Amino acid sequence: MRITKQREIILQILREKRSHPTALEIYNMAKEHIHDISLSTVYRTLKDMVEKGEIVELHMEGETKARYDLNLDNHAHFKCRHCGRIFDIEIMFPLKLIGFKVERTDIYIYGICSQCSKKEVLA
Amino acid sequence: MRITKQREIILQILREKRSHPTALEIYNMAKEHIHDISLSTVYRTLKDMVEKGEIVELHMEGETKARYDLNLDNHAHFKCRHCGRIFDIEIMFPLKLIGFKVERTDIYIYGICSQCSKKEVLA
DNA sequence: ATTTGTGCAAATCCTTTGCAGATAA
DNA sequence: TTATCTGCAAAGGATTTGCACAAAT
Repeated sequence: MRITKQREIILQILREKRSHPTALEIYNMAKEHIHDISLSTVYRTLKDMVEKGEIVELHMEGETKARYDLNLDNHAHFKCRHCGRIFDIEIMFPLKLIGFKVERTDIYIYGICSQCSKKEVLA
Repeated sequence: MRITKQREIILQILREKRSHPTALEIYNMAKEHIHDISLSTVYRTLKDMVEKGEIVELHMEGETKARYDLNLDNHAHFKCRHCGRIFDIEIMFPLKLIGFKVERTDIYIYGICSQCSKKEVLA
């Protein structure tokens, strides 16, 4: 895989932004650095990275667009029903399934984040 | 929500088939009972059910189509990299996140199932 | 009678692909 | 050089929507 300015920017965005951006969001951020970058390049690069295991593709409940995450540790994603933000949560739990070979674990948690919990608005 | 034969069949399929079918698979099974059922009705009904919390929508790694699951207990889904089957796994773990209100937890586990593990073919 | 659901076809949204030119090794 | 990468436009696949008719309450 060759090092191009497109790939460097995409990787840099994923490193700096820990907000689990979508391909379109990455594309818009990348455009500020490379004005003629194309959405297909972003999609192609992200797909390559996923196949190489460098990043992980996430699908949150009720969202059609995939999100991308550089953090390869097994960790959980918490999505707040109120503000929509997605948090990385450190949950390490030893997972043993008899006879099963576990290669990766994705945990999705949905609810209300601590900040939104403080607003009495919510049921 | 009115009780129609279309909705009854879709619910029955989800109850009987515990294979986490896609909308298209549900449509094909439903066609055997209602010959002129449409794919849009299947999609519409599934969407309604998800919104009402009656079923859960799953997105497995590398798959574009959504899958649907009637089991509303918090449980995990194990997908075998070799045979592609998706197993329900009973994992109950007490999840406490300080300040966060947890409403639902989805756990996705990827690897090799016990049956496929027995074949020495696999690395 | 009235409201809600359905099938059909078309539209939409997200993602992938073919290709000819550009770029990294 | 030459194999790989890119942008563009077009294609593809999954899901949604508008509408007129059908069915449930």
